[in-house]
Amino acid sequence: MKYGKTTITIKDVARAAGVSIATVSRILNGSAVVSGELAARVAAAVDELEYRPNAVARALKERKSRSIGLIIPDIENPFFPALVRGVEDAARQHGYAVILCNSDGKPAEEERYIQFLFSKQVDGILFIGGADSEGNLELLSALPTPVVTLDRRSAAAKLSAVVCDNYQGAMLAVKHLIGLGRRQIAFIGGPVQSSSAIDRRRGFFDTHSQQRLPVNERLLFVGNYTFDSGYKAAIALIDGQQSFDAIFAANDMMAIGAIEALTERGLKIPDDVAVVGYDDIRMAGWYKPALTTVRQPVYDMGSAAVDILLKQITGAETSVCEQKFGPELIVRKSSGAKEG
Amino acid sequence: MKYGKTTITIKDVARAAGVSIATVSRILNGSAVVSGELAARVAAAVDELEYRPNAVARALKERKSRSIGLIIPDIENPFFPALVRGVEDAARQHGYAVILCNSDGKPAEEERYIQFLFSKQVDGILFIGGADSEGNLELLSALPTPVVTLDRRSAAAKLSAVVCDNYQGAMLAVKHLIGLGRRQIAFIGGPVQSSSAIDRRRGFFDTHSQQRLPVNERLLFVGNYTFDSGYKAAIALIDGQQSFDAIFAANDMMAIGAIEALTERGLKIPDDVAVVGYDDIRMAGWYKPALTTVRQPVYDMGSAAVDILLKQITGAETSVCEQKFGPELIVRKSSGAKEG
DNA sequence: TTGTAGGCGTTATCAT
DNA sequence: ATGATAACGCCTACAA
Repeated sequence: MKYGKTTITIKDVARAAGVSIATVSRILNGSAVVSGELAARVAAAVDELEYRPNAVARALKERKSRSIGLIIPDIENPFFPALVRGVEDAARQHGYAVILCNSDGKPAEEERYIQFLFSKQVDGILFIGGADSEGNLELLSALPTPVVTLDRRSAAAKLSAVVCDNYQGAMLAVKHLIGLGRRQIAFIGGPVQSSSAIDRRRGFFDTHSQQRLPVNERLLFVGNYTFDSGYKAAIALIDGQQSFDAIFAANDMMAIGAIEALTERGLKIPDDVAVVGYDDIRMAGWYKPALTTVRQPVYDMGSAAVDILLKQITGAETSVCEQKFGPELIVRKSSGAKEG
Repeated sequence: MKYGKTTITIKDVARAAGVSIATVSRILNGSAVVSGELAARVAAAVDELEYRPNAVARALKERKSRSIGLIIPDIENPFFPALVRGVEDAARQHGYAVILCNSDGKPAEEERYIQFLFSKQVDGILFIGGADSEGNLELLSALPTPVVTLDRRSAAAKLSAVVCDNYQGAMLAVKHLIGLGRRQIAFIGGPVQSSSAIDRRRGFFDTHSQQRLPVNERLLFVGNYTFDSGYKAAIALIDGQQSFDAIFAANDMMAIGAIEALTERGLKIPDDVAVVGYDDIRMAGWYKPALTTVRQPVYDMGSAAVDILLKQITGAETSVCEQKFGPELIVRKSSGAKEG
């Protein structure tokens, strides 16, 4: 039992070292020059007593808590773990704690968490909203606390954002399919309000028009980024009696759901239907058939968001900025390319 | 811009309502009876000013921060997201924030985080160590802060723990394979120091002896719960020239790694080799072949750990307790059972 | 170079 | 029932 049950404070250290608390504080923080002898005595006392500064008291005094809030829809969604890890690693490097919040993308939960974090005096908030969190983005931008939005950008609110170019990513995917000779490409999109879903949908359309190819409206579906919604969309697609030779799904989970449905109905992937997903979640490479998909540098996006947030916290950067990462097409079996 | 840039405190509310700060505090916390009229005036002021109590100041005064620390090896390991979600949901229900820490299972990182959290004045710590974190378990038990260990229990330190019966789970898996007629079962275990790995290994051996079946030492491998280590173990297994007709891997990632290796070498799963994993991570059901595995109620374990921790924090429970959950065999294709 | 003292925003103990 | 006021542990002018 090395740690005693009673809290030991800076005052105890001061007494043990025979100096004032100011001196202890100065030594601990290197905030002023002190004599070597006192420094040594204090160091000894700190060691002896195993003193650890009370971060809460310091936070109250300094008016900064050295912690940030991270609001995401759901850590169980395979898209998020890598992002969270990127955030956590970057935050730790700067001595910040990260408070994790799962909102399930529900606006009401998001708001609860925003208020909660604000009350907790976090120095900044990293926010990934659900499909319709526009209201909360406005709430956030009204907060005195710095905020960085991740993956989804806001329509109205002027908040800093880190995104990956969803428009480009979708074009990569669709061009790939067209290059493989596919002409009847179905699209399973994300929630219509979500900015990432909108951009990917635009990419899908624009690629078609650039290549002077028509889009068959009957081949368009809306999902919510879950396995189930992909599965159901594929069933509807098959039952729709339209002919199709490819699917571009706006994320990997829906792509996998779709493939499951297709396979159950006896269709061969990629021979009958080529499939491309989005995100390159870890499972994509192990799935059979391995999934062709668009990779987002999720880990890097997380750590970049922290970097921006910290700059805003320290005041090094005050203007709102948007950092855009580039997507990358990962070709695997499910699209039937030779390289796969 | 609803929130002003200047912090508004209880003092502002008191002034606006024309009462003392003590009265405001009492009303906000319901800690004493106050006249209805004053209560109304205060409520109006709170509303008007959009006052939110400063949790840091409160934490300093109360000596409890209403936050807990969660140390895990790596959120990117698919075993953890569900557990983290269980923790977070339970914590939120009680108004606690959870600070997430990824240690990569490295003792040095774990210790850094323990000190960090202690300094942050967390009210409790949830700890999942890596392979050899026995030293940190002792450090934790010396802390004045309540601690609950998850998934791995400590050899020496007397810490509360939430576990799933790994011994039983392994027996379930091995019995299943034996019941399917397999007699030459290879075992890919986890790190030898880890308590969960030890228990699963014991289960493997004891099932064999109960069934009066010999264990071929040449069929035993040690991994570290990663895809790669499973892959390599399978390669070694094949190259070892021993005949074998089944593999029990101590987690799903290694099972999947092993199947990849086996398949590359032209072996058919489950016909040539039946494979059973452990954990039932989400991917297990979607993997081809779908993985037979032992499920742990990970989400429930996370929330149970929080419940115990909070009881220790509030003092409702002071003795160390161990809660053990039951594992469940999930039969799918990879073991070749009829039900699959 | 070192020490004294005030205040960060709360809660809670006193009086009143 | 309500109001002053003293902590909580720390940092930092301001003095010495």
